[in-house]
Amino acid sequence: MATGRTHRPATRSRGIPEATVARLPLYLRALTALSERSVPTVSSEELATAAGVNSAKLRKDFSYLGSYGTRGVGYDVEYLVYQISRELGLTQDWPVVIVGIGNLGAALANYGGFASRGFRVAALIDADPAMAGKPVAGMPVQHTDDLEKIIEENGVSIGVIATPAGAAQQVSERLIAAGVTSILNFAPTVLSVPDGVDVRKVDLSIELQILAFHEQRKAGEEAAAAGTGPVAEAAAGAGTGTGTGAAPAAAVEPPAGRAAAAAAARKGGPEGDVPAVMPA
Amino acid sequence: MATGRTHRPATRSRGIPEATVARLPLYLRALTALSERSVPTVSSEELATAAGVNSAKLRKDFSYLGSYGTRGVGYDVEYLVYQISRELGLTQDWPVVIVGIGNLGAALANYGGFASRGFRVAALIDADPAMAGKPVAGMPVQHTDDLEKIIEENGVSIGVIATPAGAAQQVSERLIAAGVTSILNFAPTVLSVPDGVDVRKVDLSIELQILAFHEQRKAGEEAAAAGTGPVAEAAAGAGTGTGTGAAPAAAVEPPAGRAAAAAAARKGGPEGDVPAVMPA
DNA sequence: ATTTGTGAAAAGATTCACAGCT
DNA sequence: AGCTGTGAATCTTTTCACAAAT
Repeated sequence: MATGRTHRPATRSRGIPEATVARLPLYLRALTALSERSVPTVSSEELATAAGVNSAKLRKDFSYLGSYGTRGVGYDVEYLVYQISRELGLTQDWPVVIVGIGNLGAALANYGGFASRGFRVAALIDADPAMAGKPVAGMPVQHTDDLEKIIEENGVSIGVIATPAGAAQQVSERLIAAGVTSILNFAPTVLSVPDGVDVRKVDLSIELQILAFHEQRKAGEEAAAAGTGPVAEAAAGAGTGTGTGAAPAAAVEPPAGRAAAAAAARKGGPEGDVPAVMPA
Repeated sequence: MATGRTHRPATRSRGIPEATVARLPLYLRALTALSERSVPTVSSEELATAAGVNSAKLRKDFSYLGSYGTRGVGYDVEYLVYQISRELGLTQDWPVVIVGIGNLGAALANYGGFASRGFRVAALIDADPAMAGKPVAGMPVQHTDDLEKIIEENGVSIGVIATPAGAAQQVSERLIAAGVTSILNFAPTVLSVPDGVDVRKVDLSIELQILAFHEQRKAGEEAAAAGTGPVAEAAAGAGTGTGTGAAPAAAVEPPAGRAAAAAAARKGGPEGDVPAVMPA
C-alpha cells in the first residue's frame, strides 16, 4: 500500500465506505478497458476478475452506489463508467500542481495516467532557480516564489508534493494557505495539516519493506530452524500454512537472521551504540 | 491508498496482522529520525504523533511484536529500531531489480530511500536496446535479454516493475520464472501471478482519484443549495476555474442526489440517458 | 506519577448464501 | 436459467479503559 489516509476520520463520506472508494478507480480502469473494446455488458464475476477482486465484494461495493445492474444480465459498461466517474468526481476538471521537479516530479509530470482522467497538470513548481523556465513534459517549470499566485489563478485544490522530505511540510503549508485542500505526498515524511485538508501519501520504500517482511517469512517457512529470536511457529498453528508447492525457488538469503551484529552494522552511524539488551 | 495487496489472503503472517505490518515502516522511520537526534527513549504518545497514528494503535501494534517497552518510561529507541528492522527483515540485504527505466524507473533508481534501508538496486533492466549501457543513477542499464541471468546471479527475489502497462504481465512472468517471489508493480494493470508470489501495487492516478472523491464531497458540502439534478456538468461549467480560494465552487452532487438519480436512471432504460462519457 | 500492555467493546470490512428480479 | 442486490454471519481492525509495572 502506497497509500495512507491522514485526515477524514469520522465523516464517512456520503455513506460510501472508504474501502469501497479506494476500489472504485480499479473498477473504473477495468471498465474503461472493456469500453474500449466495445463490450456492452459485463457480469460481476467477469468485472471482478478483471479488477482483481472477488465478485461478492464488487457487488457489495456497487450496492453503495445504487442499483446499476440488471439481474440475469449484468452491468451496462458505458453506464457504469459514467456512474463511477461521476461518483469519483472525474466528470469535472481538476487542475493540479506538482511541487518539486526532481526525478520523481518529472516522472509524474510525464505520467499519462493523470491527464487521461479528469486531472490536468496546471503547473510545475520547483525551488531551484536554475530549473525555472526549463521545459519538463512540455511545460515550463515555475519558481516557488509564484506558488500562491499559480494556485489562485488556476483554482487549484489538489497539490502533489515531490520535494525532498525536509521541504515537504513547509510546501504543504504554503499550498494550504493558498487554497489547496487535498495533497498527494510523495515525500517520506508525515505532514501535519489542519482539519479539512486531506492528505494521502505514497512511500516507495514502505512498499518494499512490506514486501521484504513477507519475503522473509517465506524464506523462514522452509528453513524452520535458523531461529534467532521468537519464531513462535508452534503456537501460530502451522496448519494454515501456505504450504504451497510453489515455494520460492531462488535461494537468496545468504545469512538468515543474524542478530545484534547486524543491528550494530545497520545503525553504525556516528553515535550508533546499540544497547546489548536482548531478551526475547 | 496506493497500496493494495494481491496475494496472501489467508495466512496471516506469524500472527502479526497485515494492518500492523503496514505500519511498521512508519514507526521505523520515526524511530530512525529520533535515533539520529540521539534521543534515548520515547513514549508511545510521542512516537505515535511522529508517525502520524494514535498511541493506542501503536501500543497494540507493538504488543504483537513482544513487550519491548518499559512501563512508566517508554521505549528504548535503539532497541526498538533493531527489533522492528529485524521483524521486517531489514537486517539482511535485499537485492532488487528495476525493470523499465523510463522516467519513473529512473526516479526509483535514484531514490535514496531504498539504499538507506536493506535494499540494494542490483540491476536496471530495460527492453530498449538504445538504453543498454547508458548509465542511470551511476549504473549501466542492462537489456531485458539478460533478465534471467541477472536474477539468478544476484539471487534477486524482489522485482520492481516500472514498465508500460502492456509489458507488465509478461515481465512479471519472466521475473517469477527466474525466481522472483515478490513484485512491486507501478504499471497500471492487474498482474496475475501464481500462488506464493506477493504483489503490491502503487498506482499514482488511483491516489489522485481518491483525493478527487473527497475533494468533490467537500465542495458539495458547502454548496448544499443548488438543487441540480443528477447532472454533472463539470468541465462545461468552469473549465479551469474551480474558482479561487479554498472552496472550489464546482459542485457535482445534489444532496438528495443518489437515490433519485439512480431511480430516474433505471427508469430511463438500460442505456437511455447515458451522457457522453469521456473516454480515457 | 507515568506509561505500557492488553482484555473487551465497538466499528468496519469481507464473505456467505439466497431471495428476488429479468 | 442466470445474475444482481443484500441481510446475516464472520473476520479484521480500531478504540476504550484500566490493571500491572516501574
